[in-house]
Amino acid sequence: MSPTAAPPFAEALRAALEADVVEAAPLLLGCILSRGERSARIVEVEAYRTPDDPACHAHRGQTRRNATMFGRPGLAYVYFTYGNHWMLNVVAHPPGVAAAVLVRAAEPLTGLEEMRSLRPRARRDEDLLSGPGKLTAAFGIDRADDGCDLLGGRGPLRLEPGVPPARIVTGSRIGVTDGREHLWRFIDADALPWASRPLPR
DNA sequence: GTCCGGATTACCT
DNA sequence: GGTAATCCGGACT
Repeated sequence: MSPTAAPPFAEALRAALEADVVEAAPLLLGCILSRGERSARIVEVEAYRTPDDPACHAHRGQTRRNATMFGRPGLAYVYFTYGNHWMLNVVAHPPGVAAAVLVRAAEPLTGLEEMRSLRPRARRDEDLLSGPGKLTAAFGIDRADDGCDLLGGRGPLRLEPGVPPARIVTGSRIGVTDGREHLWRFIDADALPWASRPLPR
């Protein structure tokens, strides 16, 4: 085995992301997001893509804000919204074609003290990562992380293999008006306490 | 240059 | 369950 060979997990996930964001999004459930001592198991994601999805940021073409979404599968697309919040996405589809998976919620595994210090308003551990803006706050994710490779095994922010869910619930994406007919929200059905909302609607 | 609304959160009733 | 906070990106006058 070559010492420079990429781990099978990363290669397989990157290939799945490149092939189809809707098929790949549920594969992110159960994966571990890690940064230093902090780690968490992803329990909720949403898929966005061009050209047939009006809810996708890149639906009207490339801009400076969404440029990372046109990059290589496995990159982090991080954007700012609502005046306060950063959102973490995993880029999908081949370079030049925009698609991404929004990471909406996770179950904290390690480094909870650091997460709590960055989320002082969270009263319970279930409040630490149960929303896309909460998750980025607890991991200290911001503009500086936009464009980093989550599957390269080199950067501080990484996606690693975990325990896949036994059951998955799908539903309409949260906060989306155009494109709500797409059931592209995916949740680990056995991890609902850690999700951004108790039940899909 | 100005205006509108947002892939949200947290607090209030 | 309803809504204020907060400010940037994209569209348009």
